[in-house]
Amino acid sequence: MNSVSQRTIERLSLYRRRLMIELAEMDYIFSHQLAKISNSTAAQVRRDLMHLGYAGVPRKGYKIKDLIRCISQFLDPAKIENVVIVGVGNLGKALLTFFTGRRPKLSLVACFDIDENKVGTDIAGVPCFHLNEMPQKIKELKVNIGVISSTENATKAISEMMIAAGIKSIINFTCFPLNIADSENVFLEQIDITASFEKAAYFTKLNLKK
Amino acid sequence: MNSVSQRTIERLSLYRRRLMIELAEMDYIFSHQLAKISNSTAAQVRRDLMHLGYAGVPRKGYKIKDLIRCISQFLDPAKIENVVIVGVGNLGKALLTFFTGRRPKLSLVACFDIDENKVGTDIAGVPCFHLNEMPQKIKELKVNIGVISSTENATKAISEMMIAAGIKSIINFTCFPLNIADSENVFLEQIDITASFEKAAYFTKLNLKK
DNA sequence: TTTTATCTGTAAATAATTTCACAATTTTTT
DNA sequence: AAAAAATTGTGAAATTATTTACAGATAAAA
Repeated sequence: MNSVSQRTIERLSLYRRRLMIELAEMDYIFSHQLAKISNSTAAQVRRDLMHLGYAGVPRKGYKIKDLIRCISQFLDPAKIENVVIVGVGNLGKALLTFFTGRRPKLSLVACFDIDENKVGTDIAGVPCFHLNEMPQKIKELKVNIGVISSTENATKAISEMMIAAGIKSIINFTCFPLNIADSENVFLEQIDITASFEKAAYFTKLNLKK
Repeated sequence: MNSVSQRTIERLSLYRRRLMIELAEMDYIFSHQLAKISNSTAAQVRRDLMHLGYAGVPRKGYKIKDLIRCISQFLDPAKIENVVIVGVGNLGKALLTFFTGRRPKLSLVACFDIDENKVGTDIAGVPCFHLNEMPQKIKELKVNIGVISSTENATKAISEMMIAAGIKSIINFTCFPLNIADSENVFLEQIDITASFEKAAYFTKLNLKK
């Protein structure tokens, strides 16, 4: 099976969320309608949906309920994936709060920090442990996905701990750019907030020139 | 002058940060070294740097100090850009804390919320006003860049307020996908955390199959 | 029923991005 | 000085992503 591009996966994730909203309004949706509410084009939507093996009906569109089910089957893990998050400052708390209960197949099971005031408490309903306990917890709870929302200078060490403990995916919210060898076979998602701000500044400059 | 792609801008932002770290260690850097620490390739680095009109020296590389200056001149606004942020929950606070003083040419001058307990206080040193005051403040402080870190259902209304008030760039951290007409000429950066998580879940599934 | 209108799925074309490959250049070595 | 070694800048090729275009399918209208 050919792998599907990251872009397509991102769009499928977005389509599903838009479809869940539209479901309240109607039963069927056309590719051009889905495109409109997803900042995309009809052709792009149809191309993306091709990967699902779910066929729409000409002149009628896609049955929203079935399409959601199909995207879910394609995207979601078969069993619930446990997720941990390291660094419970404001950003970590935001992610904990935001994410809890949002995706049924992703379960935030533990968070870690080195602040003794946080260790031992529940944060947004998730138990907080000392960073030292992370490797053990990752193995114990069979965690495949780790989120880093620590300070920048701790990022590298945390990622190494995670990989050594057997993590399969890392989502890094710090601006420290991780560099993971391909041989490790770990999926890495960098969310580079600094770059986003600097990009906005650059294109603002460009826009103002016009 | 041909416009430079968003990807290139993101990488230039990253190069600059890596270079600032390397500056402490050495004076010159080769394209393959910069590539290594930026998750890129030597050819890609050289292509990106072409846009700057700054030439490296064969067998010696790029003078880090000059390269940083060049990237800055290219990326940064000529004058300080004022930035505002709407929604001061955990995420908003994280952004305020994270960003304050980090980029000298970007200044977070105000934040907005509807929570009366926050309005009137300073958060991470930034004054918080009621959302109602946003349009006036944007005009008054000549703000071009707006950040949305509100709840999802408020996103659309906030973006419309921002655009009406004359904002040129919006960075949207909520998972509500904004749709801005091209004619508005507003740069939009969506940071879709849900998609990032779902992508990680998908590629984890893929990795485990292998 | 038959016709008409319009939407899907996908092959082909186009556009964007990345990588390759190498002449030109500069430093280092002899 | 001359030769050798290594790196840059960039045209060309390769790859990846998006858009176009249209045959085939289906629902709605006549």
